[in-house]
Amino acid sequence: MHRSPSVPNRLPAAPTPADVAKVLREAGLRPTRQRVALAHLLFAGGDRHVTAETLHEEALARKVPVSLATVYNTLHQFTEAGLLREVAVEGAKAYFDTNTSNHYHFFCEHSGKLMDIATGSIRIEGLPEAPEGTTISRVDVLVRLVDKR
Amino acid sequence: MHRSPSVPNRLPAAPTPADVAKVLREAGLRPTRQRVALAHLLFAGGDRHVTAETLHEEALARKVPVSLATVYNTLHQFTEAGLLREVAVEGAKAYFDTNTSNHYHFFCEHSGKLMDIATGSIRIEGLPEAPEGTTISRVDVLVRLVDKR
DNA sequence: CTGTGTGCAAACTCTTTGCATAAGT
DNA sequence: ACTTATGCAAAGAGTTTGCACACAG
Repeated sequence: MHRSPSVPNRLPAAPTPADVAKVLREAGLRPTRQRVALAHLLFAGGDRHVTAETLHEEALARKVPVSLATVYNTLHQFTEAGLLREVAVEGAKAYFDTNTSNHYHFFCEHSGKLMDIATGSIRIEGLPEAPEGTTISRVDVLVRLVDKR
Repeated sequence: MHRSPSVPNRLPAAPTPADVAKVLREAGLRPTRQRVALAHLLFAGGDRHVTAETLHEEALARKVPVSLATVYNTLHQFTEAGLLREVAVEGAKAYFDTNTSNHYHFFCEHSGKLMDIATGSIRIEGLPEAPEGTTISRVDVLVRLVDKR
């Protein structure tokens, strides 16, 4: 069984702001109010899939004053630091996943919701070689769902 | 082995405008100048991957006067008619593929180029069931490539 | 002729950026 | 203090829409 690193750098189950700050510092990010608050929202509750907009709304709802621009900046900084993974689904909307391990997704076209597929279940056979001069950086699998008629 | 329908409705290898018009009519689309010209660009030369912008530029270069808005409309109409398939890669850019059969893609992050992966080579094992009330509409596999250092 | 398609420009969505202010160390 | 992050508003990319004119049947 493969552990899903929904909690970066072995963050405890119910992380305190100080725990979160430590992880950020180790990632080379200054633990500012906003970053700590967003990191706490993201990493305190298991695997999550957010867009900039949903995370922004959630932060405001929890009375964490943060601008949408900062949410975008932060999501990208976390992604570069390896704390998040970006998932390309469609259109302009960028999804971010707190589970950075190798895994795949369901995407419900109707609700726009993204769900992890249990790591072990899918296996890909017969993956061809990368073309000359390139290497495979990652394999994305997206299983698209529609409502049953 | 599975035939790749890069030529919708069994379009001949070197289709005339009349051939293309027929395919459009059968798809319920009135064969206007622009649609015929775009369809000819798309379907006359094997499998292709275009964005609205690349197709627009190509049309203009071949002296086919068409607006970008019409290219967008046309690409979506063709997609709804089953003549094209849309591929979600990332960001705001929408890719369209003339190969509508079940197949997967390489995506070169560096060049932004999309390539088909030979149909038979990849096999996915252990695909989980769709969640309650939904059906799998399609499985997208995108193999991301980076330049070898 | 009649109705559908096209072109243009404006609107829209999501995302990024520049610069003054605020906060972290 | 010194440096880096934040907030705002404006700009940017890609896509879509509304409406007058043009074309296919």
